[in-house]
Amino acid sequence: MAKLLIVDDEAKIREVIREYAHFNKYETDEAEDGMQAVGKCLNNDYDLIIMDIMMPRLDGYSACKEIKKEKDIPIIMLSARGEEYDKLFGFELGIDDYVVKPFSPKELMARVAAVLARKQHSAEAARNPVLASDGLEINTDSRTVTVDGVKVDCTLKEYEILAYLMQNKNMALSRDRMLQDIWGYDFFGDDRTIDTHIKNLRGRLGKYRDKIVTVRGIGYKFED
Amino acid sequence: MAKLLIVDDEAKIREVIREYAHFNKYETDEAEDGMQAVGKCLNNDYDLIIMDIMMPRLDGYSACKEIKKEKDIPIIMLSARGEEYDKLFGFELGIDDYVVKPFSPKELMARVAAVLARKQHSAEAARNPVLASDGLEINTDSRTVTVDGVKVDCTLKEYEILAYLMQNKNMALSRDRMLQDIWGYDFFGDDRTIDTHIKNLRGRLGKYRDKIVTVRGIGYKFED
DNA sequence: CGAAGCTCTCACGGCTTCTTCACAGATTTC
DNA sequence: GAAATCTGTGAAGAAGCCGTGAGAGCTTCG
Repeated sequence: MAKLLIVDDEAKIREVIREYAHFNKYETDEAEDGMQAVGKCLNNDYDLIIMDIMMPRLDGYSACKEIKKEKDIPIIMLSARGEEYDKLFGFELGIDDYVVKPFSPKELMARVAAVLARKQHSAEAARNPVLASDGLEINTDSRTVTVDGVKVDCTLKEYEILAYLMQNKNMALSRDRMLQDIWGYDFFGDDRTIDTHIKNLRGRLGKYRDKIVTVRGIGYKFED
Repeated sequence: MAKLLIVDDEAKIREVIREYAHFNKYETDEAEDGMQAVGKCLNNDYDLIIMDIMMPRLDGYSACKEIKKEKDIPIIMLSARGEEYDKLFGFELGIDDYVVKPFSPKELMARVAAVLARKQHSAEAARNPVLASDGLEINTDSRTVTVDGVKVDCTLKEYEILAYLMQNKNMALSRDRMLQDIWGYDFFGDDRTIDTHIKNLRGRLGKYRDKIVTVRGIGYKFED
């Protein structure tokens, strides 16, 4: 199972996260500040880092920068309320997600799981960037769709939906799950939006339009 | 073996439950009120919680809400007779079962076993998505039914019923229970509706139609 | 600044599915 | 063997679901 590095100067917070992490079957290691964290990262292989921003010696941002120089490890940042304005800056540094303190450990664990899943997914995609079914093909590197060799223009959402369906081919996927996984946990819109995108997407797939099958009462599925 | 948390303000009741739990080879821990229960849950990993509703400091419902925020642990509620009207509210909170006081410890233990089994069941289903019996097969990922290799179209309810019966094969399942588990706690319809669905379902199963056996006076059963 | 493109929402209409009901046949009970 | 209870079945209305087109709010681009 995955191994996490927990970085925070407050022992109490590390303890809470550690407990939850163990409950979710993750291994853990800990560091008290950015400096220690960088050191530990150089000498160990972690799958994910949970790190506070405000810390003595070396703050979370700087530590993140140092670590990313050497290794590509996903990082989830903990920030006190009010530090949110730094969000954009943080994402430029390659931070994968943010959790604002005081946080719910359960939510944090959900984010951890999501980031790890995303990472594993992209690792697989990097190995083989093309997904195909008959003459329908997508390339996750160039984010392009081709139908019988002919390139088809899709919008971002259409591409994301098609990629998601093909990555989970032959699985009935509920609208809720699709919203969660494609739009993100913080989207609170109408799930019928998906239907509209599906309609447009089908329109672009020509003779393969029926590969996207409606699963009545549930959602959709890509049939190989 | 599984570990239970017993929450009740009366020491006598905790004692009775504890004894029966130990007899059934469960580990136990105890709390006297909701507040304590929440605290203990945060610091320990329990497999199931048995909790009274009426308690000083923090009542069972509120405690349940707090706990479910952080961890997904099955909860069985103990309620005094007359508190039953709260059932709906309780199921919304994610309560897995109810036992009315004064209860039979033996029945309580049966419920505990059932809830734990159900939980394990869903964990297993995630691992192996196909259920089969001779040439009749369902795939819970793609939500498809095949008869001797030929795909058969089912409606949502037909599929749900078949999946439910096959997941509980060789068990006589009452109509009430089926309504509870398939339709949900908030369905207040006629249980003969099931009969109609069973009829339609049998029509689709061809030579395997008799695998769904009528249990007169009770309901139905899937015979392997 | 206007045009074009994208995303999301909404509501209509057609179609499928669900539910109810009544009756006939089967089974059990007395 | 008659009465009571239960299930199978077909029909029909009610309810629900999805495809679709239109359009509003935004952003991007020229």
